[in-house]
Amino acid sequence: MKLEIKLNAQLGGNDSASKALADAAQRKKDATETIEDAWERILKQKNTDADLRKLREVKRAMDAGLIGREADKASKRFSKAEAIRLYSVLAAQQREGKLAELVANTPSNYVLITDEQSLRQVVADALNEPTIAVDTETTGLDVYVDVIVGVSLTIPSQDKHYYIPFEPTQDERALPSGLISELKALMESQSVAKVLHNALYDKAMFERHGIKLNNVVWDTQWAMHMLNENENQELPNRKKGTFRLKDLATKYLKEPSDTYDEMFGKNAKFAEVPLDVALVYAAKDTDLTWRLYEFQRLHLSKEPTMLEYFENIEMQLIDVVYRLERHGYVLDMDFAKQYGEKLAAEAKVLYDDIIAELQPHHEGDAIINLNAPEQKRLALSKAIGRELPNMDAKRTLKPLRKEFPIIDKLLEYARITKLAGTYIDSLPLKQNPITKRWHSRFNPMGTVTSRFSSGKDEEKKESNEFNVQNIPGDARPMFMAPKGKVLISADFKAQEIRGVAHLSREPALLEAFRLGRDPYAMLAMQYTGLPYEQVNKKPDGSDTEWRKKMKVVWLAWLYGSSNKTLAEWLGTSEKEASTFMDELKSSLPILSSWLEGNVEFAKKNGFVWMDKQQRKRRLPMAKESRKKIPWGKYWDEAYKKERAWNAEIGKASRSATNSRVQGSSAIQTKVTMIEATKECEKRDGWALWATVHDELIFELPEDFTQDDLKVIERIMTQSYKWDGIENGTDIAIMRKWGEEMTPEEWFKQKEEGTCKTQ
DNA sequence: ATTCTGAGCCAC
DNA sequence: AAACGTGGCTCAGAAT
Repeated sequence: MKLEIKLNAQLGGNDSASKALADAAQRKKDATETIEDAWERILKQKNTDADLRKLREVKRAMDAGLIGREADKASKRFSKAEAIRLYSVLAAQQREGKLAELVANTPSNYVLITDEQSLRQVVADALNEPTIAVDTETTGLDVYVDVIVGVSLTIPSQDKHYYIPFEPTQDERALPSGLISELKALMESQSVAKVLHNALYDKAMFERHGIKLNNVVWDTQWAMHMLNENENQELPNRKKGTFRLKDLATKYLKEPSDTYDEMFGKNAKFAEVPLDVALVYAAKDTDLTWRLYEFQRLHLSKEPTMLEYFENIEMQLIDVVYRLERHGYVLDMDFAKQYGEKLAAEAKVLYDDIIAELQPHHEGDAIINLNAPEQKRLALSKAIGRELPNMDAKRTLKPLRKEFPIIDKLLEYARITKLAGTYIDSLPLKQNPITKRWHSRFNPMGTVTSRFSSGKDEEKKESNEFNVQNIPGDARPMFMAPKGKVLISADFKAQEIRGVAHLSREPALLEAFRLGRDPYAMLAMQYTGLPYEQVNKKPDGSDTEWRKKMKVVWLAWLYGSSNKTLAEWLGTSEKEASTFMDELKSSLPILSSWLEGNVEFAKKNGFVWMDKQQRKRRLPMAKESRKKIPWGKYWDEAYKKERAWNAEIGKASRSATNSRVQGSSAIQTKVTMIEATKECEKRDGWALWATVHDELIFELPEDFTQDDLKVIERIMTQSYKWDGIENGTDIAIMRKWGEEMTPEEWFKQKEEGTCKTQ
């Protein structure tokens, strides 16, 4: 009796007993389930597309006998998890198979150099070449920390491609790292020209070993930007690619080539790659670089103005940018600490106030997250009793900040936390341990218009590089001149408007600059017929209504804004804005027809020219025609693609003028930077410190003279001239970035300081 | 756990 | 019919 109860309890009553029996039956069935059954079951499950692809590939490999089940799982039921795990095994197997195949098919002109004598012979041969291709393999991507583990050389006249492994390559055949100096004469030679893919990186790497990389005449990555700046851009009528060598070779040389990650997996160390594999990979690098060079030169030669610009301007920037990045920055850590603490205290007060007010309106028990726009929008809408469409600071919140103190607090909180979080607190953490400075990246090919971009290299995941070009005014004083130095900023006075005067030949603008008058006032004078003095800035420096208006319209023209936007800017009705624009156009017929001509040209040709046809901005969407969307269906989900397509056409048309102006200005800045670097090289303690589009910042010894400022003025105004228009520059002296002093103030203060000490 | 995307905001 | 050009960084939320 007792026993019976116990048994019953174990089985859990009648229901449980039958369930247990069913489970046992299932287990038996699972054990006898064939692999075919298992596949059918797994493939029938809910799978993502990616998983399905993997599963099918594993099944195919299994059916073909290329892969078996996991050894310890053979007695268990075949699961989806096991299948997915087998996919990784399969991928690794395939990768190895591919590598083995590559090694087996190593071209006979790929040569591994593992002895000193052969190295000397290769260098001697290379020294007799007019042009060679060069590449480095390294321990990692940090140009201040990592080292070279191998160098590839292509000697075109021999059609030979060498790979020279150095220590710390994990192979006893690798040459001692000291022998890398055998390459010095070749790399520094001014008679042997070099072709590389992303030369800036290799140049910095060679410098780690005390070798200068001179006479780089062609960078295949940069040249690709000249040939198609849209290569990595998302466009509805183009396939998005990359500027990686292997991708370009696959696409343009029709030479299928795996990228580093594809071949070795992510985070693989090249120093550990077996030398037979390293040879096929690395020698192929310069082989492809050379072939891509020949391909690119052929195509760029069809536009001689672009070819000349590329070789004479863009290629010179390798040296300019190398120095700029290497020079780096010194940060005022005390300032950062104090300012950071001040901001944190201010943020705390605001945070407490905001939470007190918004938390009662927040759904759920958790504290509202002030970084989450949707959470904020819901609570704030309730708090102010008004449904907000979004949290757009400019459009939605700013107009309400006077009416609702809570909105004012939210905006101020956002400003402070952004300033602290992105700049004041985080930049101090990015000091380079080797150089003790902060280093940025300046990329002359970072934008489609030829402007510099600045920030982190997308290939470098772990990097302390940061964007120098968007540091807010409040954070700039954190950057200081090194001891004994000052920063001198020089901007191009009205760079873009001078560019427009040059490109459009608008008489009112040309006249303005010829007479040294204010361009906006001249445009206003032309339009209103009022005397110059009445539409120019007032003697006290304040702006007149007309001049203010002209500045706004000017930007609207440049950015291709709509009448609706212009109306918002001017604070008038759309109709008034449209009338104003029409009248303005008829009072400035030359400028107007230039603006229209830019769009027409883009629509006809699919691109626009920058100054002197030195670069193109390709706008392929400008040539397309709009997709028709039936009446009333505009916001229909079914017409999303058509909407996006049409939006791109609009963007392309608006870019026509903007690209020409922005791009031409960028060319002026680049040419001036080259000149600036040359002048800095001639003088002790001079360096180019930064560029921010229409501005160069120099670093000079603090005992600089008036004559030194004349040199800077000359660099800025004489390096690149617009036709018939003088350049202008404003020069300011700074101990800390943003804290400007006029040259007069500086020298006056210096004089007083000298008097005091006497 | 990592990667991608969009919103928002900094600069010119 | 839409309606502001060129970038990069951070965060949230979603996808993988």
